[in-house]
Amino acid sequence: MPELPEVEAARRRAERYLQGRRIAALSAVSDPIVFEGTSPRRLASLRGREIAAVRRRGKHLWMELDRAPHVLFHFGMAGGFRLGPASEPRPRFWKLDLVAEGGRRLVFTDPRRLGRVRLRRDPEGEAPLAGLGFDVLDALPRVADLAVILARHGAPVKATLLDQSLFAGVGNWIADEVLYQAGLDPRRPASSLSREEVGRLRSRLRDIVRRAVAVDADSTRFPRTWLFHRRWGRKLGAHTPRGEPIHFLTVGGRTTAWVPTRQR
DNA sequence: CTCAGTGTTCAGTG
DNA sequence: TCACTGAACACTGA
Repeated sequence: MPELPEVEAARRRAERYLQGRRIAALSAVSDPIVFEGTSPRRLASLRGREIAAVRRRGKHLWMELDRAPHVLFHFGMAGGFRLGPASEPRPRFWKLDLVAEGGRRLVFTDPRRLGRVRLRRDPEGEAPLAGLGFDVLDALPRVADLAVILARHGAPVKATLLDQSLFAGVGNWIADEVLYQAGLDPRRPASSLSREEVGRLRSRLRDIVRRAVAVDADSTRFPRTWLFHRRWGRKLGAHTPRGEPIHFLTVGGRTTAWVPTRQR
């Protein structure tokens, strides 16, 4: 479930639970794909480090320790954190199990193995974070700057929104929600948007991300008017609250839900 | 059994 | 070289 709001919610929970505590034990399964460039042994050696903070940029999140290296996570399509007492059994699909002082535990799970765990000395100065664009929650550009950026891209605006080297943190449902609320056809070249349309896109994006974060990414608390609630499962005959039909197509290689009668 | 999937990367194309 | 597209990755659940 990991787009920016889900990752930010995980960051806040993890930080509240673990900030200022030392790592008492750190185990990991042997998985060279998920643990890119590191090993269970190397991770175990982080015992004794203090978790100073938990930070995020785009969909990446990292534990900032009292000294390098720091532990960087990407949730992929299905990864996430489980927090709870160390006395409980490890959950299914666990990859990394961190026990902190006081018996507090964080488990990283990932059924699909598209998530990643990496060690970095300077997370923001190295790949993959260094290649990210602006964070859409913390650093959304002004309309004028956004217009300049979009004018340079001839790809469909949906694909451009998904480009992490531009809009860091946007994923498939956020992109569709923004275009739906802004009334824009997802296939439109990004460079074809008028200044007024860029303004709508920006304000919808800002509002959607803020509201999703404000409810800790709990989708049951997203506004009822959002397309989000009606897009899953490609239901035949799916429609908006106003009765407008929802269509599905592939744009930028991803399933795209949109409402032709509202999006031009 | 088949297929889609809230993501990223890389080879291939123009 | 750049911009863009589509397949691959890996695995679950419908």
